Amino acid sequence: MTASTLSEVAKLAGVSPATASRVLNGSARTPAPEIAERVRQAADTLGYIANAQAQGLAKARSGLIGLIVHDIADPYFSAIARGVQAAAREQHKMVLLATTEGTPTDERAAVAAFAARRADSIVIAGSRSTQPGDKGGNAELAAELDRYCRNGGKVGVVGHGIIGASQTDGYHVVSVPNEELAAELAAKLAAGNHGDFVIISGPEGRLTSDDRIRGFQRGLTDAGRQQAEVIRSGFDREGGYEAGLQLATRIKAGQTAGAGRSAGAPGARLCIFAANDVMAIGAVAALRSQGLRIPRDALIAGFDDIETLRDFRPALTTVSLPLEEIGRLATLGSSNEREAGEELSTHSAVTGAVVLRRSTETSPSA
Amino acid sequence: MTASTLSEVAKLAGVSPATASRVLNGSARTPAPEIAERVRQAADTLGYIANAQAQGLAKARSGLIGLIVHDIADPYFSAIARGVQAAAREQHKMVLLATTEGTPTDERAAVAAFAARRADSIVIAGSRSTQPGDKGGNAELAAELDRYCRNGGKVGVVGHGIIGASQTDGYHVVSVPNEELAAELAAKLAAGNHGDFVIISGPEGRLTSDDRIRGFQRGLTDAGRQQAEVIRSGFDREGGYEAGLQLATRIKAGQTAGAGRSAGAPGARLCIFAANDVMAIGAVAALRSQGLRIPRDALIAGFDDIETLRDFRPALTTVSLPLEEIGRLATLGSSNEREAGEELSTHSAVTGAVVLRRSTETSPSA
DNA sequence: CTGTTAGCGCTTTCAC
DNA sequence: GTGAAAGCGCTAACAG
Repeated sequence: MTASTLSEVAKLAGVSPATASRVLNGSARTPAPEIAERVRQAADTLGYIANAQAQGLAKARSGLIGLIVHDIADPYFSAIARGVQAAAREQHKMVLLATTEGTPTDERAAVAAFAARRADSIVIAGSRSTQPGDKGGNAELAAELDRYCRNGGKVGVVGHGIIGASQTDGYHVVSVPNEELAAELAAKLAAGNHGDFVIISGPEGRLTSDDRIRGFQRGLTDAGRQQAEVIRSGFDREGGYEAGLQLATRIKAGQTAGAGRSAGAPGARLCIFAANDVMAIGAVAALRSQGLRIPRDALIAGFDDIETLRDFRPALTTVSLPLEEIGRLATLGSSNEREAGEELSTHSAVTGAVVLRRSTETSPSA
Repeated sequence: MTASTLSEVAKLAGVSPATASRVLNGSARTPAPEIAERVRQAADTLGYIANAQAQGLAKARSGLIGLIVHDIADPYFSAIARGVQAAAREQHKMVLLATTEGTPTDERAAVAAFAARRADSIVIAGSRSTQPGDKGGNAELAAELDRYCRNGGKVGVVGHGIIGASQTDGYHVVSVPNEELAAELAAKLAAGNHGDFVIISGPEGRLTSDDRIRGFQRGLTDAGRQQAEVIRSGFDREGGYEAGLQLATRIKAGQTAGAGRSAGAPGARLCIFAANDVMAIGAVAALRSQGLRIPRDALIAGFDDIETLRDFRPALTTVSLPLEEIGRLATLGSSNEREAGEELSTHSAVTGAVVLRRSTETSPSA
């Protein structure tokens, strides 16, 4: 038993498939009301559901939006995904999901798959990487995306433009002021505490991570402070944990070796900047496992302001980003549902805000 | 400029479209190696990408798996989504995402949309509801799903079977022993503490929530304890927060009115069972906002063991569920990629485990 | 092993 | 306003 087709509906209603099509799916010409009703009735009794594949083939559009993330279970990406989903819904489109773990090769494959499905647009979240090993992959990704755009596709990118994209046409990038915000965070942190800073971040080449590092360092410099040491590990909870373990031994050594453990003396604590919230949480867990406490023994700040983590204690100082909005903008910006004449914008920007919380408080208590 | 087609490739290679199709996309018959190479070459220089819509139309299969969740940003669902995604990937399929906020009407629409796209299978996560207002919606959802199955679709359901499904054919349900696990949790909690129990849960009719309540109450009864009062609110963080606020005033009243505030006396504390982890987190936040501390002033347990929440302090007693695996099973179970003869299984089961952590510890400290 | 011939289900000029 | 016909890009018999 197979689903009923348009012609079956047409036959039942005693009209031509063309007419049936016109009433069931939007068209410039609207058939006579009386005919229309008859068709609708027929469609209803047959339980007709249009075959989107056939429609897509005929119209050369699919109503699909492809979304590429590293990991859908990562709260950063799932928040963006929610925004994309919401925007897609408004446009009566559906979202196709691909996860890539951040490897350019997989991203290229995802783009190709979306192109094969004739996705109307592609949203690519998650920073691209410039690690040496990814060079070839990045080039291929860029080539694939360029080709997709040349064939009429639109792509929305969050964070950075595509490395090596040979054109700007078809791209819409939602830029996130990672660097500026990180600088601002550094400034505020420097104002409130006298200890050293250390940065724990993702691997070198991870653009988002690198931007945040750069901004933070700049903020430090502007505040007349020394550059922070950078510890590289994974850009996720595990990476934060590992880095946290390293720091724990160091902190403990410093506490016993230094000017005596002055638990009450404010200002002497190490301040850790984790390049994102999940890393920060991992680091806190590691420190805690070594008997260290925040903010008593060290201060820590993250980035992103992940919603699920807001109830975490000590409350995490971080930079709040409108993740859902970012997803929306990337989707809307890469939509071809524009008014005629209205040019497809090539950029949109969001802004974030530094939020100081307990995890970087230097006063004894709240 | 439009993407190149199979016949263009064929022409360039000097063969028929049929042959080109055979080499480019799998087929039983394999053309001569020499010809094959020529075709591949042509495809390559043209940058040919098969049109999946056309393939789908011709083959009557789309290579798409539809996934329905309440909210992709909810960690419970995103964990399941990751499993679905992983399974889809293994089968070289893509996942189509739909979010519904749990309303049967939206779910019905999502199923119809998936059917229109000729999704090979649909995975529906998130408990259905039996609330009176949803009755009509549920019936329509069931009808839509039944129709989808009749047309050859497979559906994987996590948790419960579809309410009102008129057939079992095509459905695969991954059952989660919510009731049993909740009972087990209650038993363990009852063994370790003498205070009263209270349950905070989602609205009546939310199947998953109701199962957990029922199980918990049974566990209490089996342990010779009184039934717990049930406070209904949203099945999310906000719901937990609201319920927590209510409880806070009650707890504080009890502390001053009762046998004096015996902060150190174990066993007298109220034990809260939140029907899921996010609710529990919300409740903890509410209690904290009222100056109450866990486990000093009250004990609390959740359900799900959400990964992102594992670093939360006090560590949350909960029931660990293999969310990702659940997503996998629902996907695989509803896959039609089975060996011939191998029957499509109609059920699969997962198991969880009670994990006791700090949030329900009655001893003064760890 | 390869090419020819029909569609898959729908949209869309183009006549009527 | 409505129908007829062609075609979107590909696959699947069926012949050769």
